[in-house]
Amino acid sequence: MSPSGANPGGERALRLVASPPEHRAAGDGPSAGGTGRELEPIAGDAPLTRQERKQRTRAALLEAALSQLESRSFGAISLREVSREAGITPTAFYRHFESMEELGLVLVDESFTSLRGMIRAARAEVQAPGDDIRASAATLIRHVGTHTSHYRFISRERSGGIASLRSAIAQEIESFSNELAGDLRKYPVIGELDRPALEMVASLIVTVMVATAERLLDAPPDAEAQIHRRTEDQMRVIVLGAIQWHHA
Amino acid sequence: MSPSGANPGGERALRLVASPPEHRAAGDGPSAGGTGRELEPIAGDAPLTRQERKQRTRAALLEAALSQLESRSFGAISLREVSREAGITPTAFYRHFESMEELGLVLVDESFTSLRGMIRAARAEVQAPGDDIRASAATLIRHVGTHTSHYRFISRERSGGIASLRSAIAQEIESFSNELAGDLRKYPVIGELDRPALEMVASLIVTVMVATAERLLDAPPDAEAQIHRRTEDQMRVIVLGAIQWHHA
DNA sequence: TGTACATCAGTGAACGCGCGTTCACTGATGTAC
DNA sequence: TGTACATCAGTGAACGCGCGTTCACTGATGTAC
Repeated sequence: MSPSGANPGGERALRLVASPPEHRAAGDGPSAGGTGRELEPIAGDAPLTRQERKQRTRAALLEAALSQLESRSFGAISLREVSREAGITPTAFYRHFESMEELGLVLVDESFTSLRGMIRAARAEVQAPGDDIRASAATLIRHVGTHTSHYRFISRERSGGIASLRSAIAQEIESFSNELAGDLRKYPVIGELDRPALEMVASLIVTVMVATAERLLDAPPDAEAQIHRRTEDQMRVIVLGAIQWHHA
Repeated sequence: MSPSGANPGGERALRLVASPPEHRAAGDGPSAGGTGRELEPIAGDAPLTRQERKQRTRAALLEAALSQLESRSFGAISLREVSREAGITPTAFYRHFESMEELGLVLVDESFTSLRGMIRAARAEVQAPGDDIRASAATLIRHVGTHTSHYRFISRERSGGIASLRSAIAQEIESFSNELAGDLRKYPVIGELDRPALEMVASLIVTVMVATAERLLDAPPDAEAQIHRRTEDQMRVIVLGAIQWHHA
């Protein structure tokens, strides 16, 4: 950091300038095609600012991590491989995140921000009173389809090996469940349940939603319709049960 | 393998016989206390046969893997560390398993054999008609308490990074769910549902059981009573809903 | 608009480490006679 | 019961590899004047 500091290896550092660097071994440096991210402007646009470039690299790192989560858990992916896929050297990773764990926490945040957007969409899709279950199930299933890698990440790390991710995810899910409990207030019979009962029912619905998302991630595409139907039916069973619960 | 084969390093192999081997660096070799497994007879018993010793080492490897799964996912634990904790060299690992993956599949099998034992116990605990839900919840929660590491393993790898484990677990859970669908036949109103409906309800119950087990694994001990209560309530909601479903 | 300086995203070499796997081996246990 | 040989669980050295992290650096972008 200090320019006046000792430099014991300074001359040596220049020796191998021409040797092929590790992260370009397969010709996949930035803007070289292959699996690397494309960081250049798309069609002769104005040159990007430093800030914009940095943001793109950061996004490429997050995307690279998600793509590696297709086949491994977060605890098994490496900083070097993520950097390589994003098209930077491992050293540059630290310009964006302090550690892989910090990157993971950003992914949790991104995922749930997107999920909250989905909830708003679900509310908008309700076309008539009583249409809520149909609309919720359809929206959830569509959202998993369009945000597969985020859902895979959450599914993997919800019970995964990294405590900080696990607890961040658990907290997000719980707050989602509590919101849902509040929403249930608006419904005719169920809305009259006391708060603990509402929370119990909300957590049951969320459990089904999580299970549905996880099922979709591993299922072949032609199983989607069956999963969709079953999810709707299970939600209806819960609602019927909750109504009886109130009468009990 | 062939005794007549070349032996280019044969003399060298004896050179360092007295140097401290890696896996005993902290004095934790077999029968040296510490975190190593105890492989010796407990109180001057008859000497063990070769087969018995081998079985003990194998069990120590499985137990070591489970213990490492407390803090990481299966994809992140290493053959060397498991061997070290079991008190053998990494080389000897291969006398017991072809790979870590094979060891993982044995753990899946072990876990579900134990789970099937639990189901039998649950049936035995039903003390009166209508007591089923209470008995099931109590048995499940007790079993998670006494087989924590197996449940943690299943919870982690159910959505984890290793495809073969994931699909082995999914298969076991599905067959459990199908059995439960059959069992539901015996119940008064619900038993009259058609097979697809029974499967839908069974899968909902299993989803709640899985969620309960996973909740127990991460929760502080004083949250157990609350989880227990909620699990019972959620199962009752499902049963009430399923009865209404039949009437619809 | 031009120039001098500051900033900072990304580089490339180097390090020590733990990994999975191979190999030839040892020596206690087991077996055949 | 004693002896010679076979079996095989476990050993220890060695290998090449990818890892996370450090360091001094480069050179394009940004800013002050």
